[in-house]
Amino acid sequence: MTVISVHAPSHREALWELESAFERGDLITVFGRCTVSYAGRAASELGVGDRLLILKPDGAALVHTDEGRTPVNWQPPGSTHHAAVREGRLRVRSKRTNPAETLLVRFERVHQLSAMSVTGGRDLELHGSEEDLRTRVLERPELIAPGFEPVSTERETAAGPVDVFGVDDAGDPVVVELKRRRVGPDAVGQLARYVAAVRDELTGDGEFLADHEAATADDSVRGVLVAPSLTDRAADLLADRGFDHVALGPPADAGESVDALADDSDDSDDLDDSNTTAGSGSRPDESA
Amino acid sequence: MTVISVHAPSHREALWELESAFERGDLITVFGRCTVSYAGRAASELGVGDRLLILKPDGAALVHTDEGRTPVNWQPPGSTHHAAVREGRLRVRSKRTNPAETLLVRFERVHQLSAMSVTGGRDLELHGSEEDLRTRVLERPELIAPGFEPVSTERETAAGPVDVFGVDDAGDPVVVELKRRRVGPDAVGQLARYVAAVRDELTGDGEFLADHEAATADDSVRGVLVAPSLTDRAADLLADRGFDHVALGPPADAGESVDALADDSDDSDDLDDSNTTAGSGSRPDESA
DNA sequence: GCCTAGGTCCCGTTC
DNA sequence: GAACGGGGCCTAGGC
Repeated sequence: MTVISVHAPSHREALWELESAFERGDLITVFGRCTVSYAGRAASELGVGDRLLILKPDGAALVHTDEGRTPVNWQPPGSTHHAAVREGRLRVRSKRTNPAETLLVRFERVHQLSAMSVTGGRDLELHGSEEDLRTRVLERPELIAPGFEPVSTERETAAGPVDVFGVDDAGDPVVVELKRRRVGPDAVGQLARYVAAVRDELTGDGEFLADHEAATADDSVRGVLVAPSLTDRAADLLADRGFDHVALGPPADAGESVDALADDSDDSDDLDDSNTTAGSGSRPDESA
Repeated sequence: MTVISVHAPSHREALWELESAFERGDLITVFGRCTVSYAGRAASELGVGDRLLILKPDGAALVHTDEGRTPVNWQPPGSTHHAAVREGRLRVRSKRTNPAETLLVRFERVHQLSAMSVTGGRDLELHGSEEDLRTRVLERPELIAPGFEPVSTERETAAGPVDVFGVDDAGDPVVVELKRRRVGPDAVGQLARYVAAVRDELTGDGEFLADHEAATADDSVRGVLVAPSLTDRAADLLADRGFDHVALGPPADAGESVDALADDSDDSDDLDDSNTTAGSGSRPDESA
């Protein structure tokens, strides 16, 4: 692990440090007064101001202001970083192809530049995803409906893959769409597309089906939306389509609970602590 | 503009600098060896490794590894940052409510800590959005269909707002959905929801309609998807629903072109330049 | 490479 | 505050 940091370097110095850091495959941060131009899938211009530029060895580039989780400008991994001094400015350019996109940061002044060699795990262990919800449903299919039996996951249809496909106690096909969180109309539309596709399949253009199959397929394919909750409009649409809602989310016990992390009560032997409150105004420290 | 930077601070020093930086409303970067825990809408654990933590005065927190555009862990703006030393580690915690979420970063060692006061514009001028496409369509409605006349934008329906609503040369209602880029099945589903809602409206449960209106509404509401291109599956679905596709994207001339930024040919008077190529293998510098 | 859908999506706008 | 849809969405998984 190494960190190189230079304060208020000349453009010449900054360029040299950038070159070296590129060579080493370092994670780089550049803080300075700059303008930013982008052109590619869209195009943008950002006027002069202080920003933090992050350059990653995988080709990712991020331009951050003092606000927001999302960078004001960026380049995804796979881009190629390029630095030069021109017209009295330090230029950092990040380019990629497919789609052709260019990000250009022009520093009129660099306040600080750092380069760090990064090591260590990148594997995030995440709980509470849709996959966890699927596991839950497959382990306890009766949560969907009494007698429900899963047949396949990611079953392909003309409209896309169905999360869980199965049959109910009457032997009728069931299309299940899973959502880890509260859903809106789009999820109902997604389910409707899948159900329509399965109905089309079973009513079989040009394919042979026994009469009773063709006759019943139209109504007998059930649609079930599994989600913790629905918006009003989603519920209306769901009812219009004749689909069902099962109120269920990913298991909450998977992973550490929010309380365990949020608990301030055992901070008694802290050396010190401090806080800053975001947004408008401040509020007293809850842990006091 | 001020930058404070400390190299390999003790936890005590780091804590003091963090407190001061919180107070000043600085943009903060902490680079060090740490583990990260998150609990909230989901939950995650990240083992020990070197990462870059960014703390913004608006409450945003980002944990970045050396890979990816997306932070490995984060907290959106509106969170409250909190620092302490405990069990020989520097703890930075970022909490928010609604939803209740906590991010906890435990540093066993801080390699570098910086705090910067940020000033300057945050206004990004962006071209090539869906709004630009809408402007284009409204200025030249004949691009949708001969004789098409826009009536309203963001027209409310039971299924949500329609991008552009109008009538064609036959006086039939037209629902237009705009997409700035190539679209898949989801966009067709969205259009289908809107068209169905307008049809329901015009066939009017309980409302009076002249016979010919009610009789024709079912078929006469047209759906048009405006997008640069469609996937095959989206095209199939669109055809099934009897909707039309108009191949059109946002105006390309809005904003600087990618070529203007990407052009290396005028770098002849560079002081120097360098590049790093991402991903597997390297390729020769195109500007040579 | 394209396609498809998930995401701790984030984010602005409107109600 | 909730909801709804856009996004330069990004990212993973198939094919």
